[in-house]
Amino acid sequence: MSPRRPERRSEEAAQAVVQAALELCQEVGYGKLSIEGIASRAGVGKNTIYRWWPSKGAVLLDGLLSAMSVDASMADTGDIVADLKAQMIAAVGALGDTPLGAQYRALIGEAQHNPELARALLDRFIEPLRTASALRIELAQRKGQIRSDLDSEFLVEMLYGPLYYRLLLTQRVPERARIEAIVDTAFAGIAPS
Amino acid sequence: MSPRRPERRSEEAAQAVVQAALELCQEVGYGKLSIEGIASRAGVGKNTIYRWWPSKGAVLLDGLLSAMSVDASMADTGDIVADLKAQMIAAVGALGDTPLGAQYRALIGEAQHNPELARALLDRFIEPLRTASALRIELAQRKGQIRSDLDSEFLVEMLYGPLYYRLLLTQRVPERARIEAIVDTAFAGIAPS
Amino acid sequence: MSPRRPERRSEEAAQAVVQAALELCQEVGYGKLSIEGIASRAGVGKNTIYRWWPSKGAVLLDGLLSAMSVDASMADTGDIVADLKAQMIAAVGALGDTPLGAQYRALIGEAQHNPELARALLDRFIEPLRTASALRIELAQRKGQIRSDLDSEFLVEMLYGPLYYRLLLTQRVPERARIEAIVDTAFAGIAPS
Amino acid sequence: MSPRRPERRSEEAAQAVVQAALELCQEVGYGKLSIEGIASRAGVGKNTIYRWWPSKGAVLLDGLLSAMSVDASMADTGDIVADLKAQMIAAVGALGDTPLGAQYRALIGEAQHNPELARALLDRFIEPLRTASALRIELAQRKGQIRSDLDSEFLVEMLYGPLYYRLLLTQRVPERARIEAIVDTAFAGIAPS
DNA sequence: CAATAAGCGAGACGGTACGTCCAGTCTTCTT
DNA sequence: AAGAAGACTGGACGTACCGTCTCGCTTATTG
Repeated sequence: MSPRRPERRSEEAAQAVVQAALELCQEVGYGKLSIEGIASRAGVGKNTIYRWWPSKGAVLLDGLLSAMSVDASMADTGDIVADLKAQMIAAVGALGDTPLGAQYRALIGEAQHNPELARALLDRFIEPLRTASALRIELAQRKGQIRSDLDSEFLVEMLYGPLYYRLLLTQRVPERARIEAIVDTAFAGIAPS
Repeated sequence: MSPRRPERRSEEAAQAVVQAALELCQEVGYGKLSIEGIASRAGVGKNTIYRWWPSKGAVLLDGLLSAMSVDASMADTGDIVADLKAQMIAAVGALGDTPLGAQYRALIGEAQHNPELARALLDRFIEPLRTASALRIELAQRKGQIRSDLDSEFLVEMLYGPLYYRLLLTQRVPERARIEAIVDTAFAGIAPS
Repeated sequence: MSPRRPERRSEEAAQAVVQAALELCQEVGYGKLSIEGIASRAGVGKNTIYRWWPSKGAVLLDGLLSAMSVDASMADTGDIVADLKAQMIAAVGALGDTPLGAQYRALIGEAQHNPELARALLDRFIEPLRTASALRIELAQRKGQIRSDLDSEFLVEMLYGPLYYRLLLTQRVPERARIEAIVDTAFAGIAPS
Repeated sequence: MSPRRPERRSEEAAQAVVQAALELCQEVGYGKLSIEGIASRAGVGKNTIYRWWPSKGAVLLDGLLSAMSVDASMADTGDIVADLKAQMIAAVGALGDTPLGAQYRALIGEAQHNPELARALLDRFIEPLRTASALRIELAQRKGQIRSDLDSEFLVEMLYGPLYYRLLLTQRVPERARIEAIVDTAFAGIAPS
């Protein structure tokens, strides 16, 4: 009845592949990362990679997920502004100027012309983060800390957009003060007082 | 003394290359775009491409620039909110759901792991747009239409960030109403009134 | 002490393998014949093949033997010339322009660089035929129908050599008249009368 | 007008390929000979091989031809029997128990299921030898040294057939005396005197 | 006004990696 | 306890491009 995808037999092979991909990507960069290289580094046949992943990007996405052990939940201290700042600072700390960050950016880049990868990236990484933030925002809206006439997803984009602009377009990492300014400005608005 | 970059002899060859790159990219997608393919389509020797461009991305960037005939200037009707909305709507119209938009996104993507291309893209495309917007914003600040305690570049990021978030992360194109909401919300702030 | 070759448990599996090999070889040709293909066609695990045969050639040799149900005995009508002609015509009929012939030729070909297969082919197919012919020839020698100063194996080679020359080098099949000419000429000699 | 096959640019590459193929074939055997191996040994890209040869067999055929610098002409001392014996002994000396002989046999073997190679082998190696022998035989026929009621090609097969039988089927090399016996017997016939 | 250099098309070259197929071994589950 | 199923490492396949390199040919100064 079910498609009967066979069980992944060799879990250690899978881990070796993902690990090798992460290492190699840091050593030679995403552009020169090759499935042959991953296979050889992992001591694995190429087929084993092709059996379980559709592209090198997919392997790297698995690597990203395992390395991040992504904590989608967002703190709730009662202070939405502080919570947002903390979350954004943490995110930039993890995915900013780090090897992992470079891989994340490369994945977003590859996704621009690889719809399959785009889907996977969205479903398994970006959406969970979006949702976590959106939920926290909705809570704040119910508490009257944020305008409640705005869609929570829209608010996520308003807040995180400036972060990604920096990350992807100028490839510089916003420092702490700038992140705090983003949140403060988003709350206060840019119209003259 | 100087590297003696020779004059570009064959202007028509250059145009054929750029044109072929644009066409091919639309036909087969950025991922399958190859310099061999461009050369063959353009009826040009591979060397002619390597002589003038460092990578396929650079060719495509030239194509993007020529196709956009980028108008960096930003209208000034006196109403900064209207001008920003108009500019953003126009930008999304040109670079959103169009073939050119796909190429632009692919270039941003490639730039994530190709510093040389990142530099060129920034200098020749993104910065001019940023600057144009920044100048218009500074004018508005001087007129008291925008808070003047904020850096204009920062303001650009606050306004355009949400646009790029949609474009690059969810790969959906913000429709007109959403763009207007972005500007309005940026001005008004998201704090409860 | 002995290698303990286990009993062949599944006789039907063995037959399915051999049958599948024959069919596949006719369909895709010896060069593209693979053990994987045979196993899958036969509905058999690859191991089952590796357990009983050392190479795809060995499987095919079994197929050849079973398909020929090789009749090593040679008719004895009393007329050695007629008997030789009949035997050679029959052989060419079976192994000449037929699917089975193509497989036989492929096996001889493979044997040129596969000593193990060469040995098996010789022992189980070629030698029995040689011996049958040699025995019939010795009988004829005793009856005074053939020179008795020549070794019977040598005579087999003199008679069958021209047949195989055609078969293996020019890959054309000698027709009936030519076969008869071979025998007649071998008897009469090529010296001018 | 003509198909314009481009001139072979790098003659040294071609020679390196053929040389590497000969060496490797002797070292690892025809069965384990691979185009990758040849390319790597020759210090050549795989494409360079695929550009000029359709299969590893074709490379080896070139090697065989160059190593043999095939002398198709056949001596004419006036004594056809002696000439035939000399030619056959020489042929067996070159292609019998030698590395080159193993390659020749492997090529004949491969040709059994590779029609393209079969054609090339026939045209460039076997036919020239056949023709040389046939011409010499026709001369002898005109001199009355051989029955003239028989086709010269047929005679070639009668004489060389027993040689190839040994070579290809039993993979033993006929020694000098046996070769002489073949010729003598072919002339005298096997009918009792 | 030759000659002489440069750019040009074409495409061969040594390479790297692709994605596929198969070899031969090993493991798991079924009968 | 043998067999089917098929995952595993590994090697080679034949293809596509990479970026470099000759080739002749055309063109455009420049001695």
